[in-house]
Amino acid sequence: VTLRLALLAILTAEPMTGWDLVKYFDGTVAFLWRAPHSQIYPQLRKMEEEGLIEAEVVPRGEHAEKRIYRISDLGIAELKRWASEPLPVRPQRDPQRLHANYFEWGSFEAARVQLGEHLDHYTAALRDWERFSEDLEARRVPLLRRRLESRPREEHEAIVAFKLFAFGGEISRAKMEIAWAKEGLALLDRLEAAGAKLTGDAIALP
Amino acid sequence: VTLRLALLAILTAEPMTGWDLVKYFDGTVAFLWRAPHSQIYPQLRKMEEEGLIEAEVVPRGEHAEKRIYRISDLGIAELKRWASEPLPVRPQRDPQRLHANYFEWGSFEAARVQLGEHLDHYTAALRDWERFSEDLEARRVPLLRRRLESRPREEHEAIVAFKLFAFGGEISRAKMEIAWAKEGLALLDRLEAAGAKLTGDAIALP
DNA sequence: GTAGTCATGTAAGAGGTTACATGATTAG
DNA sequence: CTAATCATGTAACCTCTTACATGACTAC
Repeated sequence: VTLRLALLAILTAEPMTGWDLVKYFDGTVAFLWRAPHSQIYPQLRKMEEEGLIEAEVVPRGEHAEKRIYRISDLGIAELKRWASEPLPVRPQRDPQRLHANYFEWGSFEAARVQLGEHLDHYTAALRDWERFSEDLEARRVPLLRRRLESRPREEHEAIVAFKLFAFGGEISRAKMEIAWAKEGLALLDRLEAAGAKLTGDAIALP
Repeated sequence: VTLRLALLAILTAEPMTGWDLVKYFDGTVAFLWRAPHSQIYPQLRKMEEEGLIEAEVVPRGEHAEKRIYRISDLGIAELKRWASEPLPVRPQRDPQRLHANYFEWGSFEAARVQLGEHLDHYTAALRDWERFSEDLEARRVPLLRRRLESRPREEHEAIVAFKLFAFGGEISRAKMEIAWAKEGLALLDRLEAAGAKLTGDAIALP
């Protein structure tokens, strides 16, 4: 149910094609939600059938066509309904944490590689998120600008603040994961120096 | 692929029935991974077919039977392979963050309810995780005790340390989410006091 | 007897990943 | 002419959620 809401929310800024939406889900929006085109195109068709969005078929060159989607009143109502209803907090599954829980079945080296990648991933993510947050704050993000243009000025502050708040959560998350990975690497050094043995090292792999 | 590994890992402590595994995934293991019985029973059958586990059919009373699963050598090899290979870090999807990103489509009240639930959820989770971490550290957890009994003493420190490390990550996560929710509640107060308007408030719901 | 626990399934459907597939348009 | 970009799909497969379904055993 979340993908459709993200699609509706983006379409509130301006009408666009599936391709444009795919790009957003591969670019800026990807910081919060990502989806491949194989998920987006069928979803758009479904939402069109349900009347949440309306497509305008426009010729593209001489032989091709494209469909420009616009959010309908029903779509706006749906978006508001979703925003007004509490979203149940579901416990998250985290494969990385489970992996760490069972590091003893691997080797110190494997655990180090894993945590190294964890560190790299969140370090890069933190950089991207922080940069994007700055762009948001300076209102340099095209999608945001178009959204703001369509809304009265007294709404602007809240719109920007909520986005900064949401991204701030991801930034905190990234910082937390970086600290966790570093702590893990230190733990590995300590254990190895103390001569600890691992289950996975004890028996050779076939 | 992760559920099967969690199942294998639990079975390294001792052989048990699907029911026992269901209970673990509804109890202690649920802190890191949860799964309903409708997922566990078919998965066990599949793993049995693949030779990762072996079932012993045991009579239960006069008319009933139960299947006690034991991890096989192939299963142990699979568990080690998984622990040794780096697990790709996938970007997480977070519906809560996306929801917060679009708070302007709802009302201050709806956002407050949402963040209140977020706060409650992670406050409770933090309490549970911290309690469980203490139990782990004191080696009061039955499953851990049985695991340790089957392994030489020089492995014990690392086994316990990795589990504490993994749960420590979840504890950090919970603290971060608590701080985020509180920050959000403060933001809502500030915006409302400043007289900010929301898109969702502007137009009445049908 | 009855409530709680032990025990094991099936099925429909949503959501997500990866791969397969195609072709037009545009800028160099 | 050729590469990049624009544009739109389908299909197989896996995971997860929710609901439906059944029944034996045990302690009171």
